[in-house]
Amino acid sequence: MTKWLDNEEMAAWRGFVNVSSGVTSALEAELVAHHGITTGDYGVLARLSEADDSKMRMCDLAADLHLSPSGLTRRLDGLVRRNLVVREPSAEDRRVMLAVLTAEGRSFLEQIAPLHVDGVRRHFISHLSPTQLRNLSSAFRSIESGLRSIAGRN
Amino acid sequence: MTKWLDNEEMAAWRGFVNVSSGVTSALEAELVAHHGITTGDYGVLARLSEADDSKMRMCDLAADLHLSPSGLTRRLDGLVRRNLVVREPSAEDRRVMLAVLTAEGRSFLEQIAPLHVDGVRRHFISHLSPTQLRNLSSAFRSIESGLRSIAGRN
DNA sequence: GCCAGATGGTTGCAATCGCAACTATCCTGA
DNA sequence: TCAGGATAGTTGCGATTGCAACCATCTGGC
Repeated sequence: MTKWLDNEEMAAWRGFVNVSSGVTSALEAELVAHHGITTGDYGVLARLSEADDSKMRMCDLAADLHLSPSGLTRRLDGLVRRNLVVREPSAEDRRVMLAVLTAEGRSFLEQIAPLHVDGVRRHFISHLSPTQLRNLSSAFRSIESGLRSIAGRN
Repeated sequence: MTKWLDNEEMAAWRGFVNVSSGVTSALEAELVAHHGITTGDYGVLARLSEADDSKMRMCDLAADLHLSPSGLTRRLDGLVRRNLVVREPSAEDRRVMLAVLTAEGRSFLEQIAPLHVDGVRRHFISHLSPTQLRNLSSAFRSIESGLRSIAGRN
C-alpha cells in the first residue's frame, strides 16, 4: 500500500530535515551572538516594517508569523520592554491591539537586517544556481499550496 | 556591501521558511493525532532501529538528532516510561548509558512508520518531479557541507 | 600509580510555546 | 433592541528545551 522511500527520495527528505534545522539554528546563533536578538523577535520587527504605517493587528501578525496568540502576546512584551515596539489600541475596533514599530525599532532593524540577509545568502542562497533557485521556488509554491489545501490553517 | 535579496531569491527563501515549518508541523500533527507520538520521539525510535543491536550511546544519539544532552535525557525518560526504550549501562565505559529499543518499541515503530512515510510522500515528495528531487538533493548536500565547514557542530 | 583535563550523563533553572479558560467587544438575526 | 455566537487579546498551566553546574569515569603525561 504505502510505498517506502527510495534512495533518492530519502536523500532529499533527510537533506531537507537537516538543512531546515541547520540553517535556522545557524542564523539564530549569528543573530543572537552579534546583536542579541532572536529570529522570532527579528521576524516581528521585519514584518512590522513592511506594514502600512509600521503597525499591524495582533491577530494578523500572529497568523503571518505562524505564532499562537499567546505566543505573540509574550513575544511583544519583550519587544515593548526594549522600546522597539509599542502597543496601541485600535480606534476602529476596541478589541484590537495594534503592534507599532517605534523609530528606535526601525533603526535597530535597519542596522541588523544586512547581517541577516548576509547570513541567508551565505548559508542558503549562495549554494544554489539560478536554475536551482527557480526550481526551488516553484517546488515550494507547490508544497505550500498542498499544505494549505489539507490543513486550513498553520 | 551586502547585496539585498532579489525577488527570485526572496521567493525561494520565504518558501523555504514556510515549507520548513509547515511540513514539520503537519507531520507532527498527523503523528500525534493518529498515534500519540511526537516527531521527536519518533526520531529516537527510528534512529535506534537502524543501529547495531538497536542500541546507541546517549551522546551519539543526541548528536545525530541535533539534541542537547539534557534534552535527550528527558526525552528518553518518556520513552522508558512507555516501555519503548530501556537504559542499559555500557560494559566498556561506565560513564556511558546505552539507549536500547525494546521489542515493544520496535513493533510500535514498525506499526507507525508507514503513516510517517506516507505523510512525507504526501506533503513533500509528491510535489517534486524526479528532476527536482535530484536537484534538491544536491543543493541540500552543498548547503549541509557549508554548514559543517562554518560551525563545527550543530 | 596518580593527578589534571576531557568526556558522558543527569539535574536545577529559566525561557519559550501552545492549549484552555476568561474577559471584552463586535456582529448578525429576529 | 438585544441575545447568541464569533472574534481579539491576555493569563494560568503544563510541556519542552538549552545552559550551567555537578558528579562519575576515563585517558594521557609524568
